[in-house]
Amino acid sequence: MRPPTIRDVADRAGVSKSLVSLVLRGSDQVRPEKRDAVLRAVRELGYRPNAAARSLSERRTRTVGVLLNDLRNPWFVDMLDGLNSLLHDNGLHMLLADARLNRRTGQDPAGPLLDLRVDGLVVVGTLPDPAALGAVAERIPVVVAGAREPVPPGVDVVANDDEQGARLVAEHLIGLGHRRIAHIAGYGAVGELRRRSFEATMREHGLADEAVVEPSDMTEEGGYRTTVRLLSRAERPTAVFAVNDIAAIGALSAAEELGLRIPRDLSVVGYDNTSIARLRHVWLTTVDNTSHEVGRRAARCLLDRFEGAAGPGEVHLAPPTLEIRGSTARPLTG
Amino acid sequence: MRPPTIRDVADRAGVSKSLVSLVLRGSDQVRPEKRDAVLRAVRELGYRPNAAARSLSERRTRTVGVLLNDLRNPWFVDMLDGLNSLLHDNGLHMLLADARLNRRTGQDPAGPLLDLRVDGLVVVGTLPDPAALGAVAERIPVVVAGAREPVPPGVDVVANDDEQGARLVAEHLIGLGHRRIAHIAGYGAVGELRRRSFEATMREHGLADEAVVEPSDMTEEGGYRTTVRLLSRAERPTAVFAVNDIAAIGALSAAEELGLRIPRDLSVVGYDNTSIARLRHVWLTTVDNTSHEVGRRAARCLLDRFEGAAGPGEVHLAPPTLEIRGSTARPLTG
DNA sequence: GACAAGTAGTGGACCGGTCCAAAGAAGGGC
DNA sequence: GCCCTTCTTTGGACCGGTCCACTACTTGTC
Repeated sequence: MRPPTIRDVADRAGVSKSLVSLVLRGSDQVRPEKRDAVLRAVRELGYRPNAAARSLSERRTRTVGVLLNDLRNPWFVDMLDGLNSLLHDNGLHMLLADARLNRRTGQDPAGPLLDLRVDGLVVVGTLPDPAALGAVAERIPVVVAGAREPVPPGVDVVANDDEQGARLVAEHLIGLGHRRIAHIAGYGAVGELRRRSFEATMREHGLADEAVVEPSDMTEEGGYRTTVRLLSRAERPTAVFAVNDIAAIGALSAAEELGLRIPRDLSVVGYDNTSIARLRHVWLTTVDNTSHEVGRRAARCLLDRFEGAAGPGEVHLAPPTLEIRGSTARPLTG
Repeated sequence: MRPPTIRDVADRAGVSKSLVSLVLRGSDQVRPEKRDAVLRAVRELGYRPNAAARSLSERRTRTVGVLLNDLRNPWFVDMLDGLNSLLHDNGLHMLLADARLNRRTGQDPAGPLLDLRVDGLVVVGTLPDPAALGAVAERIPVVVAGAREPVPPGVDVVANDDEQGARLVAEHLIGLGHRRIAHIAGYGAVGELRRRSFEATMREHGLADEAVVEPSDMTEEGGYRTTVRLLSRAERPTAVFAVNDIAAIGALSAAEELGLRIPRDLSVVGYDNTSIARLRHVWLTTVDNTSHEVGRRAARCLLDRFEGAAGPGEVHLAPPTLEIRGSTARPLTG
């Protein structure tokens, strides 16, 4: 009662297994009647090729591994969608692995993917061990999506343009008439890029002295606490730009708790355009990091490398867009 | 420059590949010096066993496939965590596939998993084609997690006890003093179970006539519209029990828009205890469906079946708990 | 010292595919 | 009718592991 093999199909169709293989791989060197006999046998037996046997023989798996550092990050899903659409069109499959789930073992989270001999690897978000990644990159194409940290040589990077995103936010708020604008900053390369670009844009508009930057841990709780701190300053800001949506949600609660109305008394902007920002209960102005497009470009990178494209790793930045919703407005004058 | 094989290791260590295989699988029938020689060669070459070759020969993959219908559902992640913890302890791996991502092709979403010859299958949420699932279940153990629809014979079901969850909510609200309680109902088996149990509990407390049930599509927008309808009735309910957190969020916006304060003027309860309900900006009283536990039990089911447990499919229900937060309170008297 | 009972290590069949070299069949030209 | 091409089809080596049957070497026993 084991799954049928290619030999079972061959016997049933009265041909050799080589011919079955030819038919299944779409050769046009097969007489129609034989082809039909094979296809009928396949159907009748419910035959499915064994992927292990195939990849062992072909020495490729037509599969790319995707290493996520935390499935909870909502923007991953759009990214995966973009990634998958392009891969799928090229006959490739995706294999997902969650680094967080496997972390407890202390092993290389990409280990299982490598054992499966994926043809390429997409690392989403913060990378695990950079040294290990460099070793992997010597064997198969590796793309880092959504992180801006330095990567080992030969590794491509695809992300949204954080500097442009932060600039869009600052200019939006300045354009609305805000002058004293606070930034709830984050950590890591992404946090730094957004903060620097925010500061640079404020400076360009002669508002260097009006820019207030407070660090946070990029969580809701952190956004809350930072905002409480910001709003209890003598010169209260009229707008807050949070490093991400989650921290922005914390900012909303803090403002609410202090009796401020959004956006009348305080404008709040997030980053990432997560599904939470889209809730009408939240309706947060935020930066869309075009994660779908990031996914597509990551796939493009891999496909190019499969085609033999050599060269050092490149950094591809997708332009983000500003999603204006209900949490920003002109400041109260006076 | 291809990855080293077991033969490369054997040559380097000066032994046969059979011995390398023995060492790697932890046999104690090997002399220590040979074992060390093999392990050293493995380390020096950076050898990793080829999973395809191994599973082809062993005729098992030590891998279970997980078919998700939408990665965006936040409760999946906790479920996966519970699932993975138990599987991992038993030397099994998880392979994730998103039915929604592969749906465009119109093929069986479990196809790639079957080609990879997973040893077992976990279907999370709404099942795809029940007939196809039945065919799969004849070959490998199949568990449905988080859905309550009827399943083909031989398939196990693990879910939270929706009837008990709805009862907890109704009793909590009744205990607070609410009498006129509305339910934003959902569809499918889960929606029906929750609604029926809500109605039954109301009846048991002599409140059959105070129970108001309105259907919804289980989205935020649906929850919003349904709540607007509910709150514009002559006899306005003092509490709303939504079929899930998302619809509850919609209810919150509707109440807010109509100038009602939560929980002073209206109590709202959700279901699922998603991360959104935990946001302090939302702080929703909700039912925790113990998805981590559901995942663990699903893994337990599979492991038992691997051990050879026969018998028809069983339904395992995990007891949910009520997570009381800030969206429920005693009703205003008078 | 012969024989039994381990212990340690090896060769090779096998898993289920792909693909190449070569065989067989069919058609064309003379 | 024969030889040459071209089109179909086939057997079998191979991918990288596992595992069984078997050999070679110890050790123990009487």
